[in-house]
Amino acid sequence: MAADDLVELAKRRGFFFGSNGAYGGTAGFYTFGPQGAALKRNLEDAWRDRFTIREGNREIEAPTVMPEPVFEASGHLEGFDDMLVECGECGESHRADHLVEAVTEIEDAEALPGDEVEGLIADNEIACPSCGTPLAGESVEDFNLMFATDIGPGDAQPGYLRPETAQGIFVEFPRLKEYARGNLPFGITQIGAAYRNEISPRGGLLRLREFTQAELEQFIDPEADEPPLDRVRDVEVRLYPATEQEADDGEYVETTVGEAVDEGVIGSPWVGYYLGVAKEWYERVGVDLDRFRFRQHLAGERAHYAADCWDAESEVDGDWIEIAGFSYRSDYDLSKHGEHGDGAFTVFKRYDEPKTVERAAVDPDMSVLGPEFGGDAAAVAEALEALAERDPDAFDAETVSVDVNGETRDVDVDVAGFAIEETTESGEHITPHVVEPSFGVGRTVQTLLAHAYREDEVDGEARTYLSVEPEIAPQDAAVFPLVTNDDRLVDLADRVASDLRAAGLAVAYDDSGSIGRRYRRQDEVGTPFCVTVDRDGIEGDAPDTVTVRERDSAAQVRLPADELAAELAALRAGESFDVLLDRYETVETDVETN
RNA sequence: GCACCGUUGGUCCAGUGGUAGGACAUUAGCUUCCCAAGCUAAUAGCCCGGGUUCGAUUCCCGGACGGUGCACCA
Repeated sequence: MAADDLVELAKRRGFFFGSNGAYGGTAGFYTFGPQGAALKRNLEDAWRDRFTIREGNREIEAPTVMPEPVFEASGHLEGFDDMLVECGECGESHRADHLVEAVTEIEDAEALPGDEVEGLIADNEIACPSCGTPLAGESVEDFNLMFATDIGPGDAQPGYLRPETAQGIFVEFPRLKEYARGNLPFGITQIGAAYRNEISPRGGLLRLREFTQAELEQFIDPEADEPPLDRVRDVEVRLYPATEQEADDGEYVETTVGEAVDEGVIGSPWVGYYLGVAKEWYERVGVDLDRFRFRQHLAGERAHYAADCWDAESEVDGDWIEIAGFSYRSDYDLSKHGEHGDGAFTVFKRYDEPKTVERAAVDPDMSVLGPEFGGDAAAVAEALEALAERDPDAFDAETVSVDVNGETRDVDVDVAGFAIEETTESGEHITPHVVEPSFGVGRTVQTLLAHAYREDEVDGEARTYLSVEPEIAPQDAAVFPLVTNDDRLVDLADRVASDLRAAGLAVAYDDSGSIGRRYRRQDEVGTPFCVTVDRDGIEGDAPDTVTVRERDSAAQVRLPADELAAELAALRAGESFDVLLDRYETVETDVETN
């Protein structure tokens, strides 16, 4: 299939199109039309069902605008901010800060203003690494991939549109852990928009400036928590490990989740677990598994804190695109926010048995130390405390000596209040580790459409259709009167359509043009079932019956109108059309598909 | 951001220094008992700004958007 065909279909049938066309268009922004929005929402619902509901996790919704300090902590402020200088001669772009750092003593050139870096390039006669042309006079461009904004009027505080949804979960961890009643493991999900001011957005939905992410942050105790790996142990996966990517004749490793984890191909059992869950989910929503793989990040590709990282990739138009990332992020995120923020980004981990520890402690009598040592009294007390911990035996004598401010101070042991205390510790504060499956929703939509796109022939006439799963299809069904010159057919079709809608099904009604044309319209947007009211359905042997046509095969069955809603709901939930073919009268249509 | 190419009804294309034509789609009517049928009619377009010109959709410049390559993609 040519990529152009899908783009044309997407525009014509209302899946997605470039935004703000009336104002010339805006690069990097796409609007999902009626069909696309419905499909995307169904996909999100399927994700929510699998990664939130079925995992027993909880979903939150955080703001898209966050204040600057959040991104100082997360590293995005620095990591997303690049200083580029372009060579006027050969056109290569280079990191200006790196060039300056290479030839000067300056270690953090990125923190300098752009014009100062321009000056440094001129003063140090820095030349283009690619072609050797002096870069003096070239302007240093500041690229921050985050959209900046102001929060509030006047002396507003700087804020940014979030470049990933994850931070909205991390920053609220101190509160979210309360809702989990302090127990690990627990998972928080979020589906929402993220923003990156891409230099050069391209490729339709593949690289946008505003896009939708579905993310799960699984918080675990790295020493105690194990994933329920047995649930996915036998799931078959196609892996593309780093070692194979680096080999000259690298090959896929076809294995199971269990084996891959056992053999250490997948480093973290948690990552392995979610790869298995994701594989089954992708199959459920209609990704073609022949055009799907898990690719491990190469060492250089990986963030320094990530122990192991895998991407889910799908093949679209011959290119492999990243549609999800699975990373073991250790305690990086929560530790960073713990350092920068005020809350407690830890949980209290209770020991199996409370530990009784003997500790040497002092309880100095300050009413004696104060008059005796004056301003040094507090320092003496502190020194006594340190000594008790370091060398309890020092308190065996009648007096004990400590050095404070270069002077030796003698204190009566009685005054120091030395004692061996037994204390009970019932646990410790630990920073949870994070396992993060992060899905790109728009890219998954693109994948589903590309993988569902089909061309075949029905009765010798070419047709285009989308073989999307009923759960994901924008519309559950369409209802037609076979012909419109008989009010009885139109009336029954009207009634059937409104009954189905009342039952919660998304139903299109169409009485325009020939029946074949109407089938083709629905085929093109992936409607899985078409309900047609014909004359046999209102008179003769089978009153109040309708026919249901399955999209891919064009096979039809006749069933009572009042059983329709329940059957369509079952089909949407995953029941095979073959069940209906067995249960009801098959309609002979002489229609051939191939 | 750089370079090259492009932008004409909803979609896909043709064409022109004197404001445009087709196909498909859409709408209405006729016809029509199962897969883009037929007939009649209708709706609908030269990306934006500036320049040259009596006159620009057409030529020139700039911009926006799109495609491709480079760069970028924590």
